[in-house]
Amino acid sequence: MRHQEDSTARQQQVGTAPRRDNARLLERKTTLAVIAAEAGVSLPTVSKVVNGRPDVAPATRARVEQLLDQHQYSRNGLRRNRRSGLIDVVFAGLDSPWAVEILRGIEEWGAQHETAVAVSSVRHGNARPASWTSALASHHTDGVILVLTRPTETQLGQLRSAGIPLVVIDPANTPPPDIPSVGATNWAGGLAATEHLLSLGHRRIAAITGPADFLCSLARVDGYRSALERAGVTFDQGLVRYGDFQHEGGFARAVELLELPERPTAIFAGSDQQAFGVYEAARQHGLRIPEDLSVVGFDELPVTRWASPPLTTVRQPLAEMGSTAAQMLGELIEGLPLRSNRVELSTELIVRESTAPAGQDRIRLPRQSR
Amino acid sequence: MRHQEDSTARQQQVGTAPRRDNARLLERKTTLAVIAAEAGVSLPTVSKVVNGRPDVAPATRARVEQLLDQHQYSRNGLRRNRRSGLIDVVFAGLDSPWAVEILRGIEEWGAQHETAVAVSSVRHGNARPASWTSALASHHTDGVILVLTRPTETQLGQLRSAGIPLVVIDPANTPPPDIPSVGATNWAGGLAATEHLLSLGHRRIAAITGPADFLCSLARVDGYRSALERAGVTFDQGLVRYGDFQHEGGFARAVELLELPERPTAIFAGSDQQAFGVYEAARQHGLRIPEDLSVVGFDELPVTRWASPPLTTVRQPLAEMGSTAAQMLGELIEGLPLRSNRVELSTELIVRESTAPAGQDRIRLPRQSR
DNA sequence: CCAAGCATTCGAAAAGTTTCGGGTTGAGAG
DNA sequence: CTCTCAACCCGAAACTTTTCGAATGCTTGG
Repeated sequence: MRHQEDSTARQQQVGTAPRRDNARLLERKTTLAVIAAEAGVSLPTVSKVVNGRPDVAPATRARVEQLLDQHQYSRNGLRRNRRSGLIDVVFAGLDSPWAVEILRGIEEWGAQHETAVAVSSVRHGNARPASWTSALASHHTDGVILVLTRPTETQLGQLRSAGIPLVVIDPANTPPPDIPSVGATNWAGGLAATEHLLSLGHRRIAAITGPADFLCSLARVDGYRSALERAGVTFDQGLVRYGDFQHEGGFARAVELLELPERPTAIFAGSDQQAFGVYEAARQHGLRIPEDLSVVGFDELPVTRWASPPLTTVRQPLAEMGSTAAQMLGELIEGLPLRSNRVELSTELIVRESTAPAGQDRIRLPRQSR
Repeated sequence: MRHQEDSTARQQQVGTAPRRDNARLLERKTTLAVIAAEAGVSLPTVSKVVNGRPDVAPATRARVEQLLDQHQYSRNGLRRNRRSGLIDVVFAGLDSPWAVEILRGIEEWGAQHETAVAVSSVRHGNARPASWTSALASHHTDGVILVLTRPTETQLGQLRSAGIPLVVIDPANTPPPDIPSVGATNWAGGLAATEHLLSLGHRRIAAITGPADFLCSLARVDGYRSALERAGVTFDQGLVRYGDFQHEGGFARAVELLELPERPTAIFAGSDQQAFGVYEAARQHGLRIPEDLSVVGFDELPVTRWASPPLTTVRQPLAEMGSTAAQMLGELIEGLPLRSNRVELSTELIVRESTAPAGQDRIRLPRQSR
């Protein structure tokens, strides 16, 4: 109501506004206009480059981008604090049930916080080397969760410069210390699994784990090793095999182990998938589980319950790891400080029927209903 | 380069452009300025209302919104045909490996087409009754793939009115005929599985399948029934059980069947998960697979290969179903017409070791290496 | 009752985005 | 060699969004 009358008259008197040619303003913030002047193009053209529009000649685009870079233009004066309500999860391959458990946790958090969760997976023979970061930026994600991937320094830099918060789950290599990460107590898990086997009387215990350059692989093996040493059992490097976390790798490594002159009486596998590979190798060698060979897995995938025999395994709270990571990412997006940059959720040994006392050809008890 | 020199000189000669005060233009499109004038507020205020900014008085907001409504303002002259490069996949629960296979197919298509894939799942005791549609709209998705869900008429209406394309995978209930859907040849799969069992000499064959009101459940049972009738075996309704597609349901139904006075010698399960429930029930009843009981599953999840014994199952091309649905959705988003509104991908029987000839206590052959 | 403090609401100006039409270019036809 | 034509690029103008400071009104303590 108030301004009704003057609203039409207002328009005119604006032409008198002075040009803002003063240097003070220029040095304070970089606008598209400044870039445009330097690049010798019009302002709209710069806008198009910023927004990735197609109708800009490559040469022009390059020139403008370079200037944009020089001036560190980042639409700083504008459009900050806009939430799109979308976070991205990037897996190193979506092929494992393991990944899905984590995704479940993240999705649950997303549903509770009105946030959509976009999934993507980087292939091993990565077709588009570093472009997933730009792909993320293109649908202006609020934040990224990386799962078991090995981001390069440049990729991290791209995210940082785009101002996209990042949380990592089970980082493959040692992450820069400033990157928040979520994991499980892998070392304690390896320790618990091995102590369980030791308490059953096993002394010749082998371990199969993931790639040797994955932190979680190493931690699990170290736990295994510590348990052995604490029990006074000599650690034998020949009984430790590295593979992938997949079924096939577990099978292949298990075959090697079972064909050793003095074969192990128990195998600690670095993942449930590998453990099932061990199952298969055992079957092919005519070994019964657990009578002839005890097996412990890692992860506690749903299938472990209805394997035969049900698998003794180390539970990782995968869904919880996912929701924890999402929670942390949420706080980062809000601009809140993180209480801790590294969260480790605890593992737990679940004893089922794939482990038995060593050395005695025990009769398998009839299974009772659950 | 080209325009560099003249770019400064050019500015001047444009001032001669006539004001567009003519009525023709005004009646063509409604701009914020028009609304602002009518509402007696400034243009920025209208913009704020449109964008839901907080700093607008409720009364002002209401007045502007009413005018916006009257003029049917919908940033029509602008920002149409903008792809966000994001599609949504909605699952009825993310708990099954089944869902993940489909997701893999969709994600693969997304990666190839520079499209992000957001996942969400509607819970059974749905906390937010109909709101997922509005949640989708809020992050302006390009399109939606529904997997095994039972969308209500209102939800479909919401999507339609928001102009969001939709493709359905394995619709639970019969979908409106105008909604494109992707499925598998469930009937043929049921037929093939049952014929396989018949050819092994089984005559007392039970079936466990999903919920009775799911189309794919019915189709599989119908295939089973047709196979029986073609073979001259009487169809016995008492041997058909409906459950969910989960492990627990398969277990419970299998227990019922195995405790029948005259127990079946073979069970056709509606999903691999159910089949593993049957495995467990068989174990508890002291029945060996396949010697005492043959089992056929449905889906061909990765785990079927390394179950013991490896499961004979009907392969559904799940990943391909996912990518096909995504492909169709992509065409819909492009505005292209669909070649076919209903696509059924073919199933295939995979014979492994969970099925054996009926009635003879066959010695289990030593398994050879693969 | 008044002044200070605070929150709300608004708009001018600045910044950014999109449309639309015109200029340039190069390929192919005549 | 010239003409046509379509594709490509670009910028002016139109449009929208954001910032920031000013005006208003309410509350509160003195």
